[in-house]
Amino acid sequence: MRSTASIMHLDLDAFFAAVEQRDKPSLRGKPVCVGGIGARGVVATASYEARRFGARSAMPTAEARRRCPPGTAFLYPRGDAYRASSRIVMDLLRQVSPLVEQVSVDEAYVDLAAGEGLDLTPDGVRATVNDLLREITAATGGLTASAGIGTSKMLAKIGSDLDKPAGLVLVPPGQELELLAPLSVRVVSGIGPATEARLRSFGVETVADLQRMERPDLVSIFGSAHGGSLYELARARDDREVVVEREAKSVSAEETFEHDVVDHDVLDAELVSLARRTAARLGKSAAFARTVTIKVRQHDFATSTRSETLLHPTGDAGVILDVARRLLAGVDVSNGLRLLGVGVSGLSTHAQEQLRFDEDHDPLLPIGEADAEVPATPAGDVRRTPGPAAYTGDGPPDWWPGQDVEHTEQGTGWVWGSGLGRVTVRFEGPTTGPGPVRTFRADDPALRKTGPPQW
DNA sequence: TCTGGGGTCCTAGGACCC
DNA sequence: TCTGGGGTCCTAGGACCC
Repeated sequence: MRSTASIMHLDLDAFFAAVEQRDKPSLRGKPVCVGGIGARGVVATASYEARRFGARSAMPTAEARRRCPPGTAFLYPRGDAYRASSRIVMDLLRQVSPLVEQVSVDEAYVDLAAGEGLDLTPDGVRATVNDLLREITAATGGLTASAGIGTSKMLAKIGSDLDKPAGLVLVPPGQELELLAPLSVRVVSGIGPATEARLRSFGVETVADLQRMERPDLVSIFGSAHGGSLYELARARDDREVVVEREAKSVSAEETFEHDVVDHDVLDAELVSLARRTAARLGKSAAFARTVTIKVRQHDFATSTRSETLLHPTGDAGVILDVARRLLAGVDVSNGLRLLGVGVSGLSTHAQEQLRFDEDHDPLLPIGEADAEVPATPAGDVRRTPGPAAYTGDGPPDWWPGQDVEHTEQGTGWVWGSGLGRVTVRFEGPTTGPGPVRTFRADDPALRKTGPPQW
């Protein structure tokens, strides 16, 4: 904790849904849920209008559909569009201070004390951040962000949540405990549902209650790391620094099936795809991994992992696949799997390239094994990625709700829905008014996918 | 038609080594 | 020949975060 309120936390408001409403004028002011749209999907972001009906992040989409009125848009995420806006925002943050820690696509901490020539008095900081919020809105075509400023990450984060959307809360030095005391323990970083329930069984519900717990008691209940940090954070003692970049520790890919899968061939095909995706992302960061982990979730949601550590790091999809197959062979899949995942950890960077070279020429390995080719995905099944394809079920499955498209005569628009060999498109963009709706055959050659629109 | 996907950190037990 | 203790690695699981 520092003596000036110089750590900012910035959070884009209902980010995914806000981008959709920006790019799809007919959705402005309407309930919108973005996330998985299949039977087993969950909501990633609900617009404020959808929240009024009770839709929330992490809620099963089926539940959100029950709660929201007819006409609510349920859209599959457009990652590229979100990343493009995110990049603009993060660049603006870096113009304020070089010390920017991006937590996720829509969230970051900024150490304002590292900014060039910033006035760090409360009034000065407020003015700086107000300007920043306005710039973000202007540069992103209307997205809003909320900011919290405080003497630590925790206080900044709590502040950014107090006046959403488009809010700015500065917690002045010295007022931290007063602010924290009446709040639910859930505001403390590291307290989730399990810890909250555990604390409640001790009669602890607010931060003030938590402050009355002795450190040794917290440590004996929650372990030394967690217990100790609860004790400190309850007292607003938080010395976590803003760090620009952390090295990735693991990479993984997983897939929840629309229906539980028993068929070994289908599971194997999925394993191939997951191993490839994992290896591809590993390669992108020029990294190699020693430990391969598979994750399985049974029909009853029981989840387990199996892992194996190799002698040498690998970046080879074939090697990862071999290990994953071995691990899966030791798992009972007879009742059907709901989810399958492949991950790698124990990462080393390109500095270790020599090791990989050695591994590829390990004389103890049978010839060809180290260079095993990834077999081609069996034909037939498996076009489960990305998810929504399986959702529509019939016809060419390539159209998913929210997707950007272009029609040779009608211009650009987005997919409202599809099925029964048809696709319904609304022709509008960020700079148009609400546009007309047209329905086409799903295989209409005049219709094609495009990238996110510019605004 | 309950419960995504991508991560991080911590704990605990057993193996193994000194 | 009843019996230590520390350190590290590996595996598995759990809580938490966005």
